[in-house]
Amino acid sequence: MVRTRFAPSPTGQLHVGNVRTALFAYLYAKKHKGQFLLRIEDTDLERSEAVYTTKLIDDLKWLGLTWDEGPDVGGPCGPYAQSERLAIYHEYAQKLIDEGRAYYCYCTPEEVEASKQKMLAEGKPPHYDGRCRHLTRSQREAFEREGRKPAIRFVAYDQAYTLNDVVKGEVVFPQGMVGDFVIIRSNGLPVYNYAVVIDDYLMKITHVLRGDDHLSNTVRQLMIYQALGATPPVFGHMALVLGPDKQKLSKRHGVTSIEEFRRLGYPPEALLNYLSLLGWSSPDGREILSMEELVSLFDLDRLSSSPAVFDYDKLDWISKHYIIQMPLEKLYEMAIPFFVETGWVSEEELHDPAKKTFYMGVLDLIRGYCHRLADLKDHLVYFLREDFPIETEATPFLALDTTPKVLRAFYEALKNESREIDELVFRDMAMSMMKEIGVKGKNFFLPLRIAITGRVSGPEIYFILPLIGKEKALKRVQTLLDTLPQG
RNA sequence: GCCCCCAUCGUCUAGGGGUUAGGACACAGGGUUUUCAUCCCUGCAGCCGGGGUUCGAGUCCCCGUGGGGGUACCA
Repeated sequence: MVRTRFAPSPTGQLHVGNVRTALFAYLYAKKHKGQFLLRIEDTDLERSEAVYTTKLIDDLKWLGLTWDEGPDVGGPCGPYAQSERLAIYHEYAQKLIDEGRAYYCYCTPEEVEASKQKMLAEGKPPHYDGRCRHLTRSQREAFEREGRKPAIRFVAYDQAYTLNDVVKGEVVFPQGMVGDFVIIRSNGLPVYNYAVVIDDYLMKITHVLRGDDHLSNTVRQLMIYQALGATPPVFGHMALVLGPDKQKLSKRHGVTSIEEFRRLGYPPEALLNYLSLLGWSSPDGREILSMEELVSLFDLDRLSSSPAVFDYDKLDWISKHYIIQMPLEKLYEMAIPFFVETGWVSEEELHDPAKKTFYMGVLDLIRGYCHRLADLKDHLVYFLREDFPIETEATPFLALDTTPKVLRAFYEALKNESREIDELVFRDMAMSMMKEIGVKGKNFFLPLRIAITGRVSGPEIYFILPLIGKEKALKRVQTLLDTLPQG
C-alpha cells in the first residue's frame, strides 16, 4: 500500500514550490490507490505559528488536494502535528539511549560553536567532538547542578551510505560525513531530521517526495532508520523551483504564495496543472491535463532532476485556457467574489435570479480576455459604470483625423436604427457606414470600441450594445466625441 | 574548507549511442474574425567547455566551469 505525505512547517504562507511536491506526492498516492497524509512540522517554536496551520489547510483545500489522514481529519497514526507527538519522540529517544545509540549532551551551543570554529581553523571537518559521549554519572550530575539542560545526541555510524533516490539516482554519502547530531533539543523538542524519521516510520510512509534541499540530510535519517531497525521509505528528491534569475523562487520574484495566486483568481486546477509541468512531463507530451488525467498518467520515472524556472507567462496561458473552457455556471460561482470586490455590484444582486442572467452573460462575454479572475474588473467596468477609463493604447486611434467622422456616423446610425442590435444588424450598419465615410478595418472598428468600452480589445461590439442599451451607447459616443478636436 | 546535487531553444521539457534534436510558452510573420482576443499555419531559436570510450556521442566516463544545496539545539 502506497502512503505518501506532505509535511509543511507552519512558518509562513504556503509556497508554490512546496505545493508542487505536495501535488506529486498526492498524485503518486492516488495513482496507486494509496493514501496521502498531511502532517504539520511545527517543532521550530521560534518560527511556527498556529494561524499558518489553519491557513495552510484552507489553501490546500482550495487547491483541491485532499488528504486521507491529517490534523483536521485524524487517522490511525495520529496525532498529525509534531508538537503533539513529543511523548513519542522522547519514548524513542530513550530507547536509543538505552541501546547506546544516543546520549545526553550538556554542551551549550556556544561551546559547540567554539569547538567547531577551532576545527575549521585546523582544517578538520567541523563535527561535534563527542565530548559528552561517555560522561560518568557524577559528571552528569555536576552539569545538572550547574542548571544545564541536556540535549540528546545520536551516535553517528561511521560508515558510508548509498541512497537509491528515485529522481537523483544512486547517491553516495561517504564515510565520516556527519558527527554526532542532536535529535532532541535541550528544550525537549525534537529536531527535524529525527522527528521526520520517527513520524514517517510510525505513519508507515512508503514514499517520500521532497525538495532536494533535504538530500544531504538524508544520510542522518538513514542512520536513524538503521538504529530503529526499520527499512527506509523510497526517497525522491526534486530540484527546487527557481525564479527568472535562477535563484530559489522567493517573494522578490513576485507572486509565490498560494494565497496570492488565489487572490489573483487563478483557477486552482489551472495552477495545479501548471505546477505538474514543472519537473514532470506526460508520456505523450500533452500539457493541458485534468486532475483525473494527471492521476492516471503520473509516474516517478518522469520526474526531472534539474531545477525549473517558474514561468508566469505559461501559467497565464494555462489559466486563460481553463477560464475559457470552464462551464459557465462553475466559473460564475468562482467569479462572484471578484465581481463583489469591484464594489460595483453586491453579492445579493449576483444571486438575484432576475439579474443573474445579465451578469452571467457579461461574464461569458469577457472571460476570454482574462488570464485570471482579477482581470475581469477591467472589462466589467464598462458594463457597470459610465466613468470607465480610456486605456493608453487607445490614444493613437483617438488622434486619427478620421475618428470624429467615424464616431459621428456611428452616432447617427445608432440613433436611427430602430431594430434590435444583433450581429446581422450591426454588420449591416457597419457596412453602410464604411461605405459612406470611406474608413474601414481597425481605424473604423477601434474608435467604436473605444467609445463604448474605453479599450482596444474586448468582446464584439454587437454583443455589448444590447447589454448596455442604446441610450447609454449613444451617450458614450457623444461623450468621447466631445473630448476630440472636431475634424 | 569539505560533501552532495544539477546542466538540451529566452523559459518548461522530450529524447538514455546512429534523430533533419521533437513538443509547449514567449516572440515574429501569415490566415480566420472587415478590429482585439480565441483558433489555424509558418518562422525564430538549443545539446556549458575540454578531454576520453566508441566505427559513431545531447546520450556513457573523467576533468573543468557555472548554478543550487548541505555541513544547525532551522525545516
